[in-house]
Amino acid sequence: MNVATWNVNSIRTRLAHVTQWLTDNPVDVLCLQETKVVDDDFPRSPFTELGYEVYIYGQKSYNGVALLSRVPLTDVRYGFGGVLGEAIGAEWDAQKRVISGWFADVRIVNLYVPNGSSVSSDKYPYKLAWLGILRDYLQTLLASESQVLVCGDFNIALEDRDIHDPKGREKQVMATDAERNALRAVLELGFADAFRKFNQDDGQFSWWDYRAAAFRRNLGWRIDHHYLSPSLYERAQGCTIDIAPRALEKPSDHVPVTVQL
DNA sequence: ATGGCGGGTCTAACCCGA
Repeated sequence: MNVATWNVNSIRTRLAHVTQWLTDNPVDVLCLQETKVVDDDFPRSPFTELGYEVYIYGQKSYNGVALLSRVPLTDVRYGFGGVLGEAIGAEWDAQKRVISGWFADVRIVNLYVPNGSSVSSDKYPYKLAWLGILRDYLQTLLASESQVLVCGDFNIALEDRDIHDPKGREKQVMATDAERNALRAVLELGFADAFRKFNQDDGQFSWWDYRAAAFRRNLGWRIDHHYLSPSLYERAQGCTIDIAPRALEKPSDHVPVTVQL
């Protein structure tokens, strides 16, 4: 099975790119982030016409995640509350960033981790706290499910080789030690990076700033990831970044990343 | 470079992303 993740930066603006990519790359599951649309206005039919089931968890203007699947998913969970229940305050799901479903023998978790804005912003401690809730969420899933794939836009580059220029990174959001340590605490539950099973190169990125001709100069970051529980990591046969959509007219600033299981 | 581009919507002396 093939599972892809793609932050599309508005599903309505990127609709033609996503449908074309799915036609060329008919993955079993596509995890979308930053759909930026309420559920009633999500463009379902272009995907159902391609043979995909559509599961959405959106909000107005910001955030929003979705799962597209070639077969119906079971046990779809919406938000942190969908797994942690009322024990977690509803405020943690005010921003729609988490959706999860069961495909074949794999629990797929699709995340849009907060960006954090800047180290001095209120959004930065929110991001760190959010990663703490994520740890509880995944620990709860792992109590009953052993094959878990966690993917999405993590807004964190875990290693210096994941950044075009790591100089000053300890003060830069997406690469501070606190963010990396918060993500490592999540991964210590038993997850490993599918991409690094197959590729040890630097210069491998999934996001490039719209400004300063960053894509043409390959000034990017690798912040979109597939993390796998142990048996899935052993089973993984490949993990690839498709940079082609970044060169289209009016692209998303992220590109799709696909894991083969 | 407290913002160069590009989403969104309260179309702006706007907000937000990464």
